[in-house]
Amino acid sequence: MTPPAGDLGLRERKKRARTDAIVDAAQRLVLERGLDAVTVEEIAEAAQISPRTFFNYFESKDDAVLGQGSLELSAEVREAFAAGGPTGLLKTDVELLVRSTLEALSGPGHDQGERVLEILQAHPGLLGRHFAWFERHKSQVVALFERRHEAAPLPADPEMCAMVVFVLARAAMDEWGRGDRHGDVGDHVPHVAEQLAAILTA
Amino acid sequence: MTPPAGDLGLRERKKRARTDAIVDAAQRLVLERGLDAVTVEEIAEAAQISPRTFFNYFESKDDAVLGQGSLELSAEVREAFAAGGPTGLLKTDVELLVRSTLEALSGPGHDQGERVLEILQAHPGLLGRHFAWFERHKSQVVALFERRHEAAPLPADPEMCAMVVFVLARAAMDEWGRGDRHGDVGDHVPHVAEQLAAILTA
DNA sequence: CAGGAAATTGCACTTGGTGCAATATTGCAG
DNA sequence: CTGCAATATTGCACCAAGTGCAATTTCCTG
Repeated sequence: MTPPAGDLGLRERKKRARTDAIVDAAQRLVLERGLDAVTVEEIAEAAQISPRTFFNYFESKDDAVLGQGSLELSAEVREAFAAGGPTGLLKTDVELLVRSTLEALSGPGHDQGERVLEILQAHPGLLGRHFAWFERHKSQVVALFERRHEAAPLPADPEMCAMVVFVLARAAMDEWGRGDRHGDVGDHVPHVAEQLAAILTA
Repeated sequence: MTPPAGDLGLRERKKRARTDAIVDAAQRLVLERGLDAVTVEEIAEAAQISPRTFFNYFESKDDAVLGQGSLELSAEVREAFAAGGPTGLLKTDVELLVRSTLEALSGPGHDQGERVLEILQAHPGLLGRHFAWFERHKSQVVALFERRHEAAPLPADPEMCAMVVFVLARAAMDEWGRGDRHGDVGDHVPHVAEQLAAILTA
């Protein structure tokens, strides 16, 4: 009945390959020529599919460029956080959650998450879509905080907490982008968290 | 040379009237039928202009619906803030700045800023544009903080500060929307500021 | 009122995106 | 291996957003 969990059918494998091909083509072309100078038709051609099929995989050109499939935080990360962990200190745990989010955002298996950051830097307009993506996945993060609330009461609304996660992610990206862009984006999280706190308590 | 500052020429008055008419028509229609069921053509017709002229006033349909012309903080507010005021306490001053932003966002003279909130509630997708709008005006807010930094050193990056302004505005809107929607949106600012601080210092 | 600046408009065109029906591909049972 | 059902791809027609350009109209000013 259920196919051997380890090895997916040909169908599924092709689907993933295509998705990857689309994202890869989209990002490559946009980095080369700029967002507006690339059409869906060209991306589709580069990914060896018809333009119509492109829209079977992504809702919009922007989504493809950002490689925004879904927010896939690993089960471990989610469970640990919901249970009140990993450290038990809200601030610290939130920072860790943000790091995980940033990694997930860079793409599941891809190692070139930096491309997304680079594109975002060059096309601030895409941030709109990026926010929309967040909006779409906000409920997941909110749910996470709601569950954690059972384990250990939160000092703020779950919605607010989710927003903080997002803001820290965005701020870390910004700072990484403003700086020399060396190292991991996630390493900026503690610093931006400090800064935000400083403003609100000054 | 410069026309009498008090009374603007017919040209300017018409311009404003048209802008208002467009926003009004756009919001009214969208509230009635939903965002996707309203075309620019219809908005233009309702506002008594040609579709082409519509795009002389707004860059996009979404902008018109949100009434997003420009962020017009009054000169007094800006100057006071840049000079290190009005209270001298960063946290308090930021909260006041957020209130002003929320008012500006609701439209200069219009009293129906609530319509925007209502529309945002019904069409979360528009939040993307809303963020884009913020992105466009971020530099203004950043500049404000940079100037203030001269008067009194800030505990954080100007970019980060600007982000806080935006986040607080958004959070206040959210909370207002989640609640009974009575009273002024700005009244929620202190509370959300508290919550954010609580999360980051827990 | 004449003439120039600025705004409005029509028109043609590109692109993003969707619905639908035909076709091809894959999975699977016998 | 074969045929059948499920699923995916594609072509095609179509709508709506948005832009560039040139013609025309409206406003302002001397």
